[in-house]
Amino acid sequence: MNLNKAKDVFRNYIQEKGLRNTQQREVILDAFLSTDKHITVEDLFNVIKEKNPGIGYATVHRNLNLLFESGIADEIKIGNQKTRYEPKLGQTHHDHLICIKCKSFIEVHDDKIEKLQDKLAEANDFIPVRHKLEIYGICKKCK
Amino acid sequence: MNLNKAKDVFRNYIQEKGLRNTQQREVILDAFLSTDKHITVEDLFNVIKEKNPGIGYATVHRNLNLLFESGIADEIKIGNQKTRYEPKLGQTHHDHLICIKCKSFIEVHDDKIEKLQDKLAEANDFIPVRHKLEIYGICKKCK
DNA sequence: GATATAGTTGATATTAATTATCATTATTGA
DNA sequence: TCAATAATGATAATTAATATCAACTATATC
Repeated sequence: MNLNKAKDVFRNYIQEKGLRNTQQREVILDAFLSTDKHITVEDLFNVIKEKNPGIGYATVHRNLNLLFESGIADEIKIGNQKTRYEPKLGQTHHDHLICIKCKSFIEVHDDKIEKLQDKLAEANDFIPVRHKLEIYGICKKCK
Repeated sequence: MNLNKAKDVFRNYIQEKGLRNTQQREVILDAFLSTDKHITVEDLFNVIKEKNPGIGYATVHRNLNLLFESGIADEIKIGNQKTRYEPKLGQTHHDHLICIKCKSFIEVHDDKIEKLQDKLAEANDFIPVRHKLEIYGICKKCK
């Protein structure tokens, strides 16, 4: 999914749910899609605030939820850390290896695992929509 | 791991860390190991309170963390729900299929996935300790 | 057994992220 | 244009988890 595709997906989602396309929503959409990875509500709010001081924290928060619901954002919750969001653009889905010592995390992906997950869900009469795989352990640096 | 083994593991953990074996700790250990699955701090506190009204919420909370750290409890965090704990007794590790409609979840297990996860970690110079796999979707009943 | 050390407890306060509230404003469709 | 209603923004409320701290207690040492 590229940038414009992502915008379309979001706008369609808004329309289909009978919601409205506001200026704030567009600003937040743009800002979010051009951020670096793993941004928190607070991070995004601070970025937006510079050029759009009128937009409130609650609005950013609400719209990040919408971005997630629409499917163009991934939500990353690790432990008790604050929720992070990440645009789903070109890259494939990925999981995380999380270091229990330094709290850093790296992204990984394994097609075989993904396929087995789908099989596992099917075997239980379950329609998989999304998933979260976190492997906790000790990273290279902390060994 | 059976019940007595679990107790040993916990007591050893306590000792090795230079912690102390208190009456409250024993009560909480017993109560936890005899509960049903997926109990919250509040649940366990309420159970304990009946026979041991002197034990405080904070103590139950702290000790559930210890039970988790010692390895005899699994910690289950789903979305924004409160953390649940589960004794790791006879049963093998398992993951969860979580219904996004009715919020129920079922336990599943797949050895192949587990092994691939270990491989994936190794390939990244990462020592896996534990992991969490949650597959979100729609369950049988909610289809 | 007495004593010192330091971990534990229990009641409560604090923290911090998320969500709710609500008056005001803005968008959409008719 | 106008009515209906969603959205916003400031702030309050919620809530789980954690921190605080005086009193207590387990443990090791003498």
